[in-house]
Amino acid sequence: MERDKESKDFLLKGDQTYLSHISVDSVIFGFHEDQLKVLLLKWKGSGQWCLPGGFVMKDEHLDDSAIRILKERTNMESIYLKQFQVFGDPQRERKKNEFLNLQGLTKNSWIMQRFITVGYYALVEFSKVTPEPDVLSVECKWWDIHKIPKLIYDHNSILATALDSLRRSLNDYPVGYNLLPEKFTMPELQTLYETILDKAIDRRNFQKKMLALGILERLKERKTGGAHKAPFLYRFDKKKYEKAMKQGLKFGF
Amino acid sequence: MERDKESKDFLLKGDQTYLSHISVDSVIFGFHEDQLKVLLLKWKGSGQWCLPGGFVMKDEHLDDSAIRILKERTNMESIYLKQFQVFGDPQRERKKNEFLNLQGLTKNSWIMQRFITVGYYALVEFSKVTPEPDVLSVECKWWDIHKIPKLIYDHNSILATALDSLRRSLNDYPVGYNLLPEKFTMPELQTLYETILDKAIDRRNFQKKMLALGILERLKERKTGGAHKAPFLYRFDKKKYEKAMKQGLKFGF
DNA sequence: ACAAAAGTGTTAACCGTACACCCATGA
DNA sequence: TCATGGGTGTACGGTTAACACTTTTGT
Repeated sequence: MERDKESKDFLLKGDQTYLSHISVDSVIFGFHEDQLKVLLLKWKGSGQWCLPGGFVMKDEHLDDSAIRILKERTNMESIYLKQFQVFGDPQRERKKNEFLNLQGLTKNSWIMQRFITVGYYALVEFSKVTPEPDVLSVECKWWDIHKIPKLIYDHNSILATALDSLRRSLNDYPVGYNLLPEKFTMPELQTLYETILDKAIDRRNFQKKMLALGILERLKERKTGGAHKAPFLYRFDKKKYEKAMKQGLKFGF
Repeated sequence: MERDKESKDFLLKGDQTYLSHISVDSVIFGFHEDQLKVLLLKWKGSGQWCLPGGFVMKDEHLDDSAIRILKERTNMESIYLKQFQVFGDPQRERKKNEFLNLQGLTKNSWIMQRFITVGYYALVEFSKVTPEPDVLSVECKWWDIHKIPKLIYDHNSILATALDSLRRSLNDYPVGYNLLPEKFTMPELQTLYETILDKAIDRRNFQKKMLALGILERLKERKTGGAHKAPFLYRFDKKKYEKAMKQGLKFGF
């Protein structure tokens, strides 16, 4: 009940707190059991699934909105976040009335107006996240990238664009620091790349190129418990990794 | 006088036509006399220079706003346009009151509110453009990329980001179709690349690589009238060029 | 012992880069 | 005739891509 009041207040009076016409939607990527995952929310009324999103407070930096929204959903700080595109089709939310489906909302309500949404994607370490629904949703959980359901509005398209953008960025920037646990094996890192790029990579060439980037440190430990030969564990050299993020690099698979 | 009324109406009553809090700013690139140029506007009141920009009509696609704004400034259709970034710092227009400097504007006026701006860059054929000031400006003209004056707000930073974005895109996509006249010489095309990348390229290697892309057609004519050996004219094979734009390509200088 | 995964090095093809000479044109 | 810019090809070096065998481990 308390929560219901909260969500109603939000829908009716949000314009006191937030900028009108502007929203933020985030594609939150995680990596678990050799699969790329995306965090989705299940909406209260209609039971439809959507991307986690939110609005921009009147005096808040756009990037800070995305950070805040992410923190609310994942309980995580210092997440890798990237703004990748704005979606500005006036028809993008054309079934909003069906979707919101709440009493007390008039056509003039701020939330019924047209929204232009800024897309961000985030890379987070799966194991550290505790998915948390927001006031308007009943569930928040990870979905396999290959099994995404039909989402509201243009959210499927936003998700596809985010993935494409992430994929393209792999040629210029390393990935892994934010998606993998601190210690990981070379095959795990390779699977991450293969999953994002959706293509197979030669093991030996991958390792050679990855090590040549000079951002990895091989540990003395190996990962035991697997059914086969124990692979080495690696971790990123944070300083060198960040330098590579700033300068960019040539990867190219 | 008529024009003054028009601009005053615009500033006072724009919220009847446009979405609040959202603007579009465009970096319009042209190429002339071996120099990369940018189209800038001189503001009525303060005489400061700024990027051409505008607002999004209530039922207009964001991309269409950018197209409309561009057409109004350049009288050109079918311009190459690319959305490259959103600027969402709440402090980005902190000297707005000094800048607008118009009577009748209160703090609550729609235009005095905070704006998040979507950056687009455009590539246009210099010779086909007739620069046109808008209702709020007294002059519209090309500036050499190396001689840009101090612009209002964060417009210098937006311009730098646009150039950087264009530069990065050269590795993945061809450029030239929208910036050069229909027929052009290889040295002209090379100078365009050198100007954008701000570095020298070997003549022979440039030609080899460019021809290898398979998007150019060499004409039988040569460009005469120059003081030296007459260079061949080329034009883009539009179909192949567009295919390259869609698929992306590996250029890499 | 066998199946499955991990570690490792060599070779060939390709691409990028450096580089020099001849030709056409207007002054 | 000379200065300037344009047209063309080759040789070297580095990077990428293809590829096979040995080792480890749990079953």
